[in-house]
Amino acid sequence: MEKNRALDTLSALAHDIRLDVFRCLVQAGPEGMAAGEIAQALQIRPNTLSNNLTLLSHAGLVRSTREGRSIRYFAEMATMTALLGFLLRDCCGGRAELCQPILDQIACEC
Amino acid sequence: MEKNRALDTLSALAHDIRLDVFRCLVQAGPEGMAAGEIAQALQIRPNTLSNNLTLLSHAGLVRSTREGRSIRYFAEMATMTALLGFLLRDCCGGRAELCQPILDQIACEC
DNA sequence: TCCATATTTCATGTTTAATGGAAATAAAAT
DNA sequence: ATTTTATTTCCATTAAACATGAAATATGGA
Repeated sequence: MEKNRALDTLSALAHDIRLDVFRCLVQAGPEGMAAGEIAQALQIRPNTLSNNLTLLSHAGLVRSTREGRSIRYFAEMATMTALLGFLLRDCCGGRAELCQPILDQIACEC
Repeated sequence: MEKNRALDTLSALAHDIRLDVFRCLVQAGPEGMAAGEIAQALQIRPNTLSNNLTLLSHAGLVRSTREGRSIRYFAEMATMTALLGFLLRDCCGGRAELCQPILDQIACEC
């Protein structure tokens, strides 16, 4: 990931509602959620949610498909992992013994 | 990490100059860099850098110690890993087979 | 003590982003 | 065809963040 895309991604996540929406979709997993379901779960007005979903989408953090009159959204984990890779790049200047303890702490809590 | 601290951390990083500064310090490693060295390396005015360092510091992403008339800054990797843990929390709803491919892609490039 | 260097703080004008109401589009049901 | 439901777009107002010049603080040297 290049810097400008990393900035877009970070800006998209650095927002109260959008962080909630993204994490909601992360937890929903591959089934995703319809916009209306998200709005109800998080108590957000539909236009506010729509604006924020558009922003998340431009940042590549979510993707969507129409399903009848609903639109279903999914978290795009590949973008998240690309961001994490960017943030950790050159984290130890080639000294793996400095880097490994950091990586060890990143663990999926499932 | 709780949500509000995650938001602070993301907001701190979601800024052109601050992302550069943080990554500069990440790459500098445990030796850190004096404020003036950072300013020179990235061509930033001293007061602008100072404001942004203060913000990074409040977000817990850097720490500093005075050294003569300079002040030396260091990246705080523990905060970064805490953020990554927060972003990945419940990423697979307990289904490790969904989660593992994501974790496999996060690798230190050293 | 007085000066030079390193960094921070303050005040301010400008830009940028967020909010929410109202209207518009899109699909399905009657 | 008309209505209902789901979602988006448009727009105006409000609020927040940013960069910058100038002054202040802190340390070390002459």
